[in-house]
Amino acid sequence: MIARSELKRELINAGIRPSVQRLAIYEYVKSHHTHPTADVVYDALRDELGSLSLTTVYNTLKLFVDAGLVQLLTIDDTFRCFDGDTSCHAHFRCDSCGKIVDLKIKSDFLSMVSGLEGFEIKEAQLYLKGICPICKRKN
Amino acid sequence: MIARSELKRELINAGIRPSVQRLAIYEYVKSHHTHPTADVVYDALRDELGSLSLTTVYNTLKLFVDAGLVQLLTIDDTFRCFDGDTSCHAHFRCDSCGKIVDLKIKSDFLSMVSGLEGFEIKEAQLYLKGICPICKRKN
DNA sequence: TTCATTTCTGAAACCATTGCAAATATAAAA
DNA sequence: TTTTATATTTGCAATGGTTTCAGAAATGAA
Repeated sequence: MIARSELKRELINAGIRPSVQRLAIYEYVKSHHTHPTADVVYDALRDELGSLSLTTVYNTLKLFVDAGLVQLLTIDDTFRCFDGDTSCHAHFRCDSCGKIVDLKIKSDFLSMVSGLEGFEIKEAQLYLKGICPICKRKN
Repeated sequence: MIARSELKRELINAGIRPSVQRLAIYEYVKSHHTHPTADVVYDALRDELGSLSLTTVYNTLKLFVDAGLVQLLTIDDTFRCFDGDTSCHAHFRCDSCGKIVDLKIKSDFLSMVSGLEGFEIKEAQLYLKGICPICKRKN
């Protein structure tokens, strides 16, 4: 759990004015590592904030992604979800239960890719899909 | 270029009846390595086939993906595109020109991921984004 | 041929996401 | 403090790629 004052500072450092809504949304994605969709964040915060618009959630998360504070995941092709953890890691999506899990990955994994000369890499996403251990045991 | 008869056999082996439309769509994605969207395939084949529905293209591509004959790429979160090459390779998307490029990758790159015990991996996608050599030279 | 099954089609529905313009809040200036 | 300008939020409507639907056509089996 990160202190609100620290989160506030991060937003300001990124040039983002820390409004009540923005700070609440930022705190949510930084403290919940559940890869929520915009809709999940909206449902979780609308009571706490009294009033909140789904549009604001979409706009704010996009703002965070553009600023590099949050990752956008497109591992599921039917919706977008967000990850407050911007460190280097892979994602696994279970075909059975839909859960998205973080996986550790060696920081130099790009050495496995050849033909990158002349390319400027800004972002790398490794998506794995299959059956998670829990669902596998059930079958 | 693969012979039609060979493509036909592949469809039958996968349990898919090779209708005129399916064979044409399959031939297109197997011979064009341009990562087309359903719409691009539709535009390319509607003249050749006389009549063709966009719905048929969507249904057919989904059928191929489910059968493992074609890959679905979600590297661009605003649309889906397809890749007839199902061998192990990575994809790069240029932020500037939008082009999607194939990149070679070592077949054992999953060894870079830890904590996979108990997981059954059915699919792996490595997406890289940034600026391609051509766009970089222009700036 | 006849019947059952599969496939194809266009139109309509779906739904996550975005655009818009008004309302509100915040900061700066007077 | 009050005024003014700017930034942010809001609700609703619209967008657009994708999926669904029911009927029509084609295919295969008997």
